Amino acid sequence: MRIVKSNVTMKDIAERLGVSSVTVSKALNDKEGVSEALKEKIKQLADEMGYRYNTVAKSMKHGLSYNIGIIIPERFSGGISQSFYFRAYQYITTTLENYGYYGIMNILSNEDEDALNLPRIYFENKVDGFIFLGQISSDYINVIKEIDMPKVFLDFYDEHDEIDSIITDNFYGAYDITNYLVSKGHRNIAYVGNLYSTSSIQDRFLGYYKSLLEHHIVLNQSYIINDRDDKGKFIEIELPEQMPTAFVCNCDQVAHNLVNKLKRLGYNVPKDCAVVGFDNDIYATITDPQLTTVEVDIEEMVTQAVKLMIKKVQGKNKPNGRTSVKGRIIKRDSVSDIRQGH
Amino acid sequence: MRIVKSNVTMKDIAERLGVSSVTVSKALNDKEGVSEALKEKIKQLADEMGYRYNTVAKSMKHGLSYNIGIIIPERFSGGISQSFYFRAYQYITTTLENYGYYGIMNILSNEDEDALNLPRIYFENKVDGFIFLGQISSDYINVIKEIDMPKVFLDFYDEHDEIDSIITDNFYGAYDITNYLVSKGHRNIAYVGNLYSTSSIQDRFLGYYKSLLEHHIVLNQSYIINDRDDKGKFIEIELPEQMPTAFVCNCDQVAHNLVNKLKRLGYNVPKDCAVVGFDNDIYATITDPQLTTVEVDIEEMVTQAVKLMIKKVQGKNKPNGRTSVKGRIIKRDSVSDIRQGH
DNA sequence: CTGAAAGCGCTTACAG
DNA sequence: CTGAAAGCGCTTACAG
Repeated sequence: MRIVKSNVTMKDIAERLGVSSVTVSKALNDKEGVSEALKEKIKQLADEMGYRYNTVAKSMKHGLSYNIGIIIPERFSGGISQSFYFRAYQYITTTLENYGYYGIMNILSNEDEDALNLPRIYFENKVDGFIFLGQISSDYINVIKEIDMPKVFLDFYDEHDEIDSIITDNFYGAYDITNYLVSKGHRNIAYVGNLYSTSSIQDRFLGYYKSLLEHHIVLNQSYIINDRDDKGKFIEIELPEQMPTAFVCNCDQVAHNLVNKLKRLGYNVPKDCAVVGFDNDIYATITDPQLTTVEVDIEEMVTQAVKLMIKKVQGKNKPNGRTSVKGRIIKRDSVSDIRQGH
Repeated sequence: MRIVKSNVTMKDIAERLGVSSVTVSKALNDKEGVSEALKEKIKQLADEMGYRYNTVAKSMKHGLSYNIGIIIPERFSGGISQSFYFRAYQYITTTLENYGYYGIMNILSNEDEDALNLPRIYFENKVDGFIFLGQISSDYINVIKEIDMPKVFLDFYDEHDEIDSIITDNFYGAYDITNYLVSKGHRNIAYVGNLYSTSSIQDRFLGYYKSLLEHHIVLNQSYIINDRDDKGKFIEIELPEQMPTAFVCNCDQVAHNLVNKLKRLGYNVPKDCAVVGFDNDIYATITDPQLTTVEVDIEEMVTQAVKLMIKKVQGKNKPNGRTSVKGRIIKRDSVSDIRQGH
């Protein structure tokens, strides 16, 4: 079955005016080579006739779809960090529009990731490039490396830095917030997160560790507390025998869960234990008390990722490596000052 | 600047095999008119040469973009119901893919909605139809009605039912859960929600009211409690002088806020007051106690919306009116039985 | 300033 | 079963 949309084309406008469609094209695109008078007449008639530009024809001509695929692994599309990724995705599409591009989201299912299946949009040339939003397996990265389209990693990176990535400055963010805890008198500080799950969690741990080192605080192995299995699924948090006075959590959601657990066990947050998070997402303000945390600058990260992608799509493909974007500490109510006299 | 993607085309395959590109097209699309042997040879060579189908050419030919615009009003893209809409959006894109279609999301900003600006994807013929996800202003609906593309409303409807809509059965959902409260001995039951904000909130109220009527419980005007201003922004909930024993909230997030408020004021939920929600979203399980609520069947709603859209795009455009999809009660811990002997 | 010709990669309708 | 021709709506490169 053929479906004809009752669309006005440049040719229709040209015929009505007795000019060629080349001239109409030039006028509508504000290009050189049409008199001002004619250009105005064309634009006006286009308006009257309800002309709408046909992007598909432009795409055909240029060999570009003017779409960018946004790939989000399934495990980030649900509960955990859902709000973060949705916000990021929204901002990506909005930013792309400024360049005449559109985002097509694709949730990468766990099965497709394991089976190393590329998304359909790749095989159908539906997109000109890919932004990967959220850590993917290293096997999958190896497959992706081979495809002949620009790609950018957003919010994670890979050991092989052949693919440009934009990440939040996890290391210095965790470093800063741990410093902040120390400045409030804390010295028994635990870290909550599975060190082998994502590079973000790892880097945040290292920032935390750097702060300890600088303050000559010995890292207590029982103060590294697991929060999820290797698939990213949350597990029950096990508190150490000897309680710390502060917890640095790898993300707000885990901080939220921890605060609830502590409260159930009869601890007062922040009086008995300080708890800080990371991300400043919905969990930071849902928690009672509201969480002191590190705000990730999504807007800036997305802006950079999109700019990079547009450059690549336009063929200006200089490798860029890893770019990290600074966050900032948001002070709320989950940390108390335990120094003498405070 | 011209960017040439180093793509293999059907013509390249045809030349290598000494056949015409028409034959290659037929073979690759599994159409009549090619011998099995040749078809196999063509498919194999296509594979070897790394051929990828060019959707843009197909689009050009058919006058269709094979994209559907998913329009989400800005106010639903943030805090409130964010997780619901993101889940719905994800499921829409996945379902569309089964029909060879792709979703392009567009957040409708408050300004564009007020100024009655149509999304850019419309003017660029970037999509073949629109799914509107989340209530839009009636002025905007009036503008939309005029555009010559199929449209479907998802999760809301308009008084003029010229545009087909798929909604959750708000009325019977609220009716069922209010009945449930009554069955547990409650008779002083309040409703929380701004009756003038969205049709969902209104219909849920009416379902609640129907249950009261059926049980000969008089509707107490002070038991209709406002939760948000007309822009959808949450306001502080004001409790009535005389406390009810149960609250029917128009959504889980409001139920969550209410539970927290009640707890702060020293009430025990569910012992002193029962609180039920609607949606079964993230707030239902975040709340302590976890909320008894009505689960909305997003999957089914999306399935129907997408099917309807595909039919329309294919020209089989019978008006469908409003379709409502049944939800179900999820019983958790926020309701206690206050009947004698329980 | 204006336009005829060619082409982007595919598919349709028709002829052989 | 196979393919030449035309066309989808635009743009580019070139000629006048």
